Amino acid sequence: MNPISKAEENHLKAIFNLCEETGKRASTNAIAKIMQTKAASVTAMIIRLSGKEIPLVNHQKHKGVRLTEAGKKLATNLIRKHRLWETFLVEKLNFSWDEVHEIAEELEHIKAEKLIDRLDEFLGRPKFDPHGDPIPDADGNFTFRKQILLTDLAENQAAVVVGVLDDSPSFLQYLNKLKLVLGSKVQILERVEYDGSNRILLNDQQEQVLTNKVCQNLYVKTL
Amino acid sequence: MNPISKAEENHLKAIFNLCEETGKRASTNAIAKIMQTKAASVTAMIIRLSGKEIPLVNHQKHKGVRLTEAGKKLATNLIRKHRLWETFLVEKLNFSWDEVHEIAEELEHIKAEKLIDRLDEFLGRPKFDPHGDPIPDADGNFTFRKQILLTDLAENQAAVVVGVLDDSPSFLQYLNKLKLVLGSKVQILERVEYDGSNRILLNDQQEQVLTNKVCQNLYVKTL
DNA sequence: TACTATTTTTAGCCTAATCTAAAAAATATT
DNA sequence: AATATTTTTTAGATTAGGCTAAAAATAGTA
Ligand SMILES: [Mn+2]
Ligand SMILES: [Mn+2]
Ligand SMILES: [Mn+2]
Ligand SMILES: [Mn+2]
Repeated sequence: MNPISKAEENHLKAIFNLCEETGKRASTNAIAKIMQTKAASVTAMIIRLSGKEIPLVNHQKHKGVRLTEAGKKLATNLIRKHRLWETFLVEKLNFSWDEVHEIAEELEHIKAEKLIDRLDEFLGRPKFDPHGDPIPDADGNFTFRKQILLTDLAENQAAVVVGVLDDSPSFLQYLNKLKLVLGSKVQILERVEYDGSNRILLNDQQEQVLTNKVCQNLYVKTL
Repeated sequence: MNPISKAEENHLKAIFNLCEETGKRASTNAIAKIMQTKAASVTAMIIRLSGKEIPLVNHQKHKGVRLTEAGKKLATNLIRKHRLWETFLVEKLNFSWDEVHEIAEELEHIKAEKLIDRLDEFLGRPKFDPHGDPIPDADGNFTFRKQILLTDLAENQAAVVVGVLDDSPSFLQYLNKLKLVLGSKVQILERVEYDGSNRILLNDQQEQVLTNKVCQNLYVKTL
């Protein structure tokens, strides 16, 4: 069959992410939710993807789906493209980290390996995107980093914000208001029993209160 | 109806270019040739484009098609995007002018006005693309330039290459070999009766022979 | 002008990607 | 274990954007 379509690519990415998160086969419903389509449509797509000369997914009726090696390769490359474009938009075109996801969602589907190679080079072969997510290299290898959620940081232990778990615009815009960015230094002064909130020290200067929900979505690296 | 599709955009661009060139309504066959489809498919597309709430083309059965104001606006914006992306690829990612058309053909369909504004700014609001074609501004205004074909340059009159009429990779690659680029200084030393070839002086240094076909596809500006 | 050749449109099909509604399978709950 | 609920698949329909073949309109020529 023909070159892989945008819809096919987006399904592969959804399946990749689901399997990474859960460690299990991805369910039809879960995929449909991400794709904003219906389960029946996902079933149809899965049948197409598994019916290629080189199958991209492995499907067992009623038992979910996982990517084949070929599917993983494609999904990883798509993620690479997505994150490189996001980096370009923030680093070169001065977009804010909350604006780039949607645009990169389109740019990632441009098919030109040379373009991505050159873009990577132009950006200085970045290892992480504007949300702190690792950018796989051309061979599909991700850089791993010792990071924990802010909820798991010991009291009074100094750390630096290195990423976000939730990268929705609303969360990112809220972080903008809090002046919390990648690279911000944080330290938990006190975990308040009463409402589960956290008094933190930001950049060694400013005391601030973060709800537990915020802390659950911030990755930090201890110093 | 929904946001304009890639296929619709490409048809608008084809119609725009045909009408600009010929000054007449575009024929179904001519459009099909550019789109690499069949006349019947073009007729179907034209019916769709003229049937929008705001029609994008004006169609008279058997008498060809032309763009409405709304269609012209869209086509011009598409050309703007195409040429800005080409400029980006050459200026920032070090692509050669013969490699960029195909990639820009895809990038031009990314829908994000802010992206194009920012890209334009990042590139320094260029007025011409790597092939010397004018880049319309955000309002759709093209910069005009007094240029003539090298065939029409007077003998011994000094001029600078400012653009190409044919921007096919094969012609551009041939120009690469001849070391003829935008900005090259040229002067016709002699038009040879015998075979219609042209002895030229390149950059005040080097004598070279160009066929008439090459001269017919080079735009120059006199000094 | 009448006939021929070319161009355009119409009619009917096809595939990709979606949908809804119903059937079937798997899972959960008495 | 039997029944109820949820999930997945199947069946059938739709829309965009292509195709081929045939019909209709226009243009060219004798
Ligand atoms: Mn996408
Ligand atoms: Mn990201
Ligand atoms: Mn295009
Ligand atoms: Mn160009």
